[in-house]
Amino acid sequence: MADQQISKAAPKRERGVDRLLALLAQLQSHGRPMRISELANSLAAPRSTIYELVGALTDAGLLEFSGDGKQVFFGKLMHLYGKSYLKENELIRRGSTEVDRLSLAIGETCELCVLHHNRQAIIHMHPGASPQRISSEIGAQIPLPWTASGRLLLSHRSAEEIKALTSAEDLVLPNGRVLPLDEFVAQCHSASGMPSIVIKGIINSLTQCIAAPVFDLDGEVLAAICIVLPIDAPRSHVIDCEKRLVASSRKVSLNA
Amino acid sequence: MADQQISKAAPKRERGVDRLLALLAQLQSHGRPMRISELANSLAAPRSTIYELVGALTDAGLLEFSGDGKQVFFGKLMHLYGKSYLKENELIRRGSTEVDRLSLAIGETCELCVLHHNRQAIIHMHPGASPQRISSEIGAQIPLPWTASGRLLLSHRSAEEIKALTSAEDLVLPNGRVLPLDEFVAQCHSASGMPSIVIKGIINSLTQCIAAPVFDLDGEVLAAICIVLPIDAPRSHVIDCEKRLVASSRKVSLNA
DNA sequence: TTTTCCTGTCTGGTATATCGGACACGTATC
DNA sequence: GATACGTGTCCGATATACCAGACAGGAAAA
Repeated sequence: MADQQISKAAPKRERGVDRLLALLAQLQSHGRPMRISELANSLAAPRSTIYELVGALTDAGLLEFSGDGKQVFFGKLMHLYGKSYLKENELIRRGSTEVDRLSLAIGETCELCVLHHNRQAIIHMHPGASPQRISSEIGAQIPLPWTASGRLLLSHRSAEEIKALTSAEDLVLPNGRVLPLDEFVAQCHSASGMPSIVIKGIINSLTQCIAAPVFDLDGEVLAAICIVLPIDAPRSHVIDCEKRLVASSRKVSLNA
Repeated sequence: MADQQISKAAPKRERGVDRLLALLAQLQSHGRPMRISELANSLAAPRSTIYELVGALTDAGLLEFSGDGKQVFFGKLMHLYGKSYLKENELIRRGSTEVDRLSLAIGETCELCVLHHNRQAIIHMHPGASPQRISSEIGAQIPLPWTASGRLLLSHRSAEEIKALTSAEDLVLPNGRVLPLDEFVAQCHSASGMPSIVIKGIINSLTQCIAAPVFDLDGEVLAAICIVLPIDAPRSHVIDCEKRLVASSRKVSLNA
């Protein structure tokens, strides 16, 4: 990947901070403690620089000597900082603020949904700018087949699990139509891997719902963010909403 | 060599890496997301520098914008690195789960402590069943003379090492009393070899602390597990706690 | 033993990252 | 409206952090 002009002399001098970031990334991808010169080699960096840098980082506690005492790896301080991240950025907290931001940006009702028992629970909601509220209340428990979020929340589950989580009465949509169970399973699975999905007119005939998945570290769907729109919203607005929604859901997701 | 002429106009230009470390420490001690200029102020650093640095770190994912979108805090990458630390570090991982188990069994606050620089760092904590919390936060840095764990963590060190690790201000106990250095050294050494030790009323007058050492393969004290109890806990309960604590610390220790 | 390779520290020179300050813009206060 | 303050970006100057390379000590190979 590194094609450099050898003729061009190119005296490349890099920043300490950049070296630091590259060093941490290298440790992470290697997955195990490394020797200092091993690090310098794999980073194509001068040994003296890396020695200096590792010294500063071990003094601070971000790195630690481990293994035979000549290898370095992440240190206690990194763990503490990671814990702080979790403490502050629990999914719900981050999801909630992101929902607020998104809602204010596009002027529509946004919700953060998770699986709760065999229903979809709305954990957080921010109403849109429109005076007429078309949203559900926080804490509402909605049957999964009624919503876009429900399909996403089940998208990584097996057909058996989905069937176990879906009761017959939930398959009766608000308009009275009965959704066949197999069809619902197929819809869930086709939602897998999609950055967002749109469902029109199920929960009531006047609205459509765009939803995007929020992923766990393991790639499982932990939650969904959804936008509730009038069914006759201009196409350009819908596209804009969808774009922003996908960005938001990526931001909240825990996987890289 | 460390004291420079302050009168000499002192045009202080600091390294990016040092700024970075100070920035992370500031975020941690503040405990919540901070504005960028708030960071620059509290670090006494130029705004332009901090903007640049925060930009690099958010691009990398070590920091993340959160809250209202103009505040920064630790990011996903920090969490991943912290996880790598745990994965690599058997002791702390096993110690943490054991602390949880112990705390649930006896219903009291339990902590896993290690030496970090010249302080005691609480790496993991599980609160007790009592509604009133008497515990310290994770990541807290506590002077060694204040705790039972501190004495254990130093118990295998020489008098010289202990003195080097103990600053004068740390010898001032929370109640204002000054602990003589020699007395502290003696207490550390008398803790050596003990399966557990009890300290009453130092860190505050309402609690006592029982601590037990966790040993390295080499027989050095790597960490300590401690239980925080009300000072008026029934004697039988204290004895029960101590017995279970010693069993836990043996279980976590790496030596046979 | 000698040779070879690796490790860790140190130093001087120079490319450049940091810094101070200016600028434009947004937001509160009067 | 006017004034004051806070935010985010940009730019030139220079203090210095990074780099190359030398060096000494240790370990393994010959």
